[in-house]
Amino acid sequence: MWHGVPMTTGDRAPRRVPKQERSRDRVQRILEATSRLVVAQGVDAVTTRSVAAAAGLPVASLYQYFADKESLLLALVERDVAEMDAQVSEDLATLRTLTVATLVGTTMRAFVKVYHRRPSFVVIWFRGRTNAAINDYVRSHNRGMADRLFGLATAAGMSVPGSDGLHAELAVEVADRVFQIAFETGLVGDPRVIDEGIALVSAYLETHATPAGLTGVPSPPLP
Amino acid sequence: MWHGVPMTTGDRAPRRVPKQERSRDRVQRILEATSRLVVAQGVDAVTTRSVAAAAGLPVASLYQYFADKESLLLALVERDVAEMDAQVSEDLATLRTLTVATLVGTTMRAFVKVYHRRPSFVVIWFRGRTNAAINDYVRSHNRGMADRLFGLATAAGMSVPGSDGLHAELAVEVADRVFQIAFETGLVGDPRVIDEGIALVSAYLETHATPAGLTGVPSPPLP
Amino acid sequence: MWHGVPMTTGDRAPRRVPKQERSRDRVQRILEATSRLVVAQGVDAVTTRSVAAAAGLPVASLYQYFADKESLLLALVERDVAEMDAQVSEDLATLRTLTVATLVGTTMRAFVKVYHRRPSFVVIWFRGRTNAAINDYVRSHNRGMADRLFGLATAAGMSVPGSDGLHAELAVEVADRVFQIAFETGLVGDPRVIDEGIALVSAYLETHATPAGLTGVPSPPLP
Amino acid sequence: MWHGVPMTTGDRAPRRVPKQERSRDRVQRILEATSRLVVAQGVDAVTTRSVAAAAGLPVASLYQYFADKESLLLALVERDVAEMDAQVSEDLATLRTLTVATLVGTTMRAFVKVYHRRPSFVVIWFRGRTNAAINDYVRSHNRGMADRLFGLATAAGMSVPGSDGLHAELAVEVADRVFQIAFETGLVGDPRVIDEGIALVSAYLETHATPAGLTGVPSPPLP
DNA sequence: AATGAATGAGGATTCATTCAT
DNA sequence: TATGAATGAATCCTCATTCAT
Repeated sequence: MWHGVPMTTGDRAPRRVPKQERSRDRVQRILEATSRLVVAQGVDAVTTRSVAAAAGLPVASLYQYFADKESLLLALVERDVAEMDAQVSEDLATLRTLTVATLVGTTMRAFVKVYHRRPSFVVIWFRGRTNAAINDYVRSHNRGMADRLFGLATAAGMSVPGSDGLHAELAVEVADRVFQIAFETGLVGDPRVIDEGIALVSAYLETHATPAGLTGVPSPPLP
Repeated sequence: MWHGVPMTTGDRAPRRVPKQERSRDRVQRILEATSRLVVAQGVDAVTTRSVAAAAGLPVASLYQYFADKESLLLALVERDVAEMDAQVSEDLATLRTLTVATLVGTTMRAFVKVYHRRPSFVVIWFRGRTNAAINDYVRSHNRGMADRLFGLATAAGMSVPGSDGLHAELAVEVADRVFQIAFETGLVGDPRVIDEGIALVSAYLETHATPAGLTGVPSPPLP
Repeated sequence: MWHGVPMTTGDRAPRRVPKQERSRDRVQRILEATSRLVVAQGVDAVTTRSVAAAAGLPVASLYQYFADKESLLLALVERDVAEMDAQVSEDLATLRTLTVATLVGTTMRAFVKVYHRRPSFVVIWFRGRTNAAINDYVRSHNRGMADRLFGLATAAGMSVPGSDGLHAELAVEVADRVFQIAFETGLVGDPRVIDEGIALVSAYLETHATPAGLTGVPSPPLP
Repeated sequence: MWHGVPMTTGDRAPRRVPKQERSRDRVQRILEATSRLVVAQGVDAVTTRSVAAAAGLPVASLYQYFADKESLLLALVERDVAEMDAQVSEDLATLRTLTVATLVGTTMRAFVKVYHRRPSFVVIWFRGRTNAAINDYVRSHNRGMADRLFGLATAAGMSVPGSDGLHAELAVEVADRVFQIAFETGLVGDPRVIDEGIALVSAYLETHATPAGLTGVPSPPLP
């Protein structure tokens, strides 16, 4: 578990840099050091020592902000995943017309954008599946994302009655695997794989779509 | 690398327990001990010590048969993967009529059969993606499997001209992810996920199929 | 590399056993345990385990103070070598008149004094030439010592113009070998060998000496 | 201890290649493999495995010819040392007039010749002082060499009465150290060091020489 | 809150040597 | 004589985590 910013005890003497600020800074420094390490040397290079060294902090201080090594990586992932949510929301908001294909394409490309901004996520998630906590977190987030998108599609009248959260969930997971393959060799992401992956997911979901889901419905205001 | 059974020179006099037999036995014992360990405690529990203990052998003896720890797990995976190939071939041979859907369904269900027989593969591959050698091996095997199936489909006139090895490869990888989700919680495999996964992969490949690929062609003799 | 005493921040409140003290103590304990081990059982008996056991410390604690096993032995050697330097300086300072013979004799006997005080050096250096780092260190120190003595002799007008640092270097190395032979059988050092070795080195250097180098010059103040 | 050529048991059937021959061959092969290994990768690379592999023999077969690893290296050294003896004898025999300087120079240069022919000796002896058996052997051989040369010089009337075997012994050891330095950086041997070393040893021994030892005596027939 | 110091718990691998055959 | 196979015995080192201060 990631502790968040530690509570500030009442300061006796006022200071220019309140503790809370300092804490946030240090957490940032740790996270960025970790991120650098991950991208440069892979997840295995992330040891408490290496992170502390890269962050210019004593090892023991890490434990002021993170319960253990697992939480440290998890915090990184959480940060990046939040960005993905934001990016997806932002990009979906620009759509005037919704089809299964645009929904899938827009969403998947939003993810790719964040992968580019956050290469450490790519390394941690697509190459370093070691950490159970991260696995649980992302998988559960995927489920959330699937639910949201499924809700959206249903609200827009794009899903046929028999449709199911499972379809959405599978779609999300399958998209994830496509990304894994696309980003296997580099931090750029093979565009052919990404394009074909979008086609793949669309093709699948279209088998559960209403005619309107194929031809398009006006985009509803997003939550 | 997995060493295989050490060579023996031809025995001059018959013996009750020929050397070659003994070697095979020990390799089996090691492999099975590893397998037990993996299923019971996860891939991380596989240490040279624990394997040796479980196999009732000195640690050093492990290195008679396996170059290093990595090779040990790899050997296990190779064995299981070979079984999958066999099962796929066997099951495909029973088909009288070939469609994209039967091809996909039969193949995927063949895999599931072996997952049931070989739970250690499930644990190693779906939960323990740590070992680079294994990753490379399975990924490359997946590519081979994709090529084979794609060749088969093409030969049977089921693939539309524009079709591509990439489609097949993506299909295989995506099926792999479906299995990962199906076997996430248990060694049985969630049948709903499997069924839906088969539908998913079929739906995708059918977008690249000829009409015959949808309606069926007589199954050609398999190689 | 030998880490040295870990840095401490200034203590605010006085303590009975300041951290710095504790560190020094432990380093001492490790060094002395190593030294004991070396003398009693030879360099090969120095394993991380044996040292830790002898020092009454966990193995991992060794690595707080020494980067690796090599550095541990090197630290011992460095300490002793520093003592040799000091002893040489001290003893040379007592000379009123300088000749090649007194320079050589005084210097070599200063070394012998330290060999007696530091038997572990004798064992490590004369019997256990295994460690590359130690070899490099002592060899380079020998060169430094040769340079210093050569500079001194030159400044005192004892070296003939054609003289060369190489002569001094060879003299030092040859003296080292003499000591090796003298201390081969015991930690006492065969006095006949030492005496004859002094004669040997003197005889050689006198071939490069000015008449004043043979008859004597007033000893200059030493640096 | 090195076993030498194993005794042949009476052959029942005559063979083209008598066992003894085979043995000699194999011993040679082992020795040469070792030698190659030593020169190419240093003494530490000599393991029973590596030697066996390089010689194309099973590890266990090594033990047919050598009691242990130590003896293997020792055998190599013994072979080379014998060559040095021969070379020294040969080169001394060419001298018409004997002086301390020619005796020393000729002898030391004879050694250098063999060092060039036998680089493995250089590596084993000058860089890999690890093996106690080798150390003892060479040291004792050095003593023998010293005695022989001293006897020769004495017989030729070159040594002053007070002279002593110790002088000769020290001279030999010191020469050995000179060679160690000369061959430290390469298998060629720094000629400046060698030349100066010859001067060094000569200068020392001349302090124990009769006038005839300086000016020359007719070379006696060598044993 | 901050941290220097300490450590328990392993982990992978190598090697020389010995038998049984 | 020859050797495939087996192994006992070590070795160095790393890491996440925890206290005492």
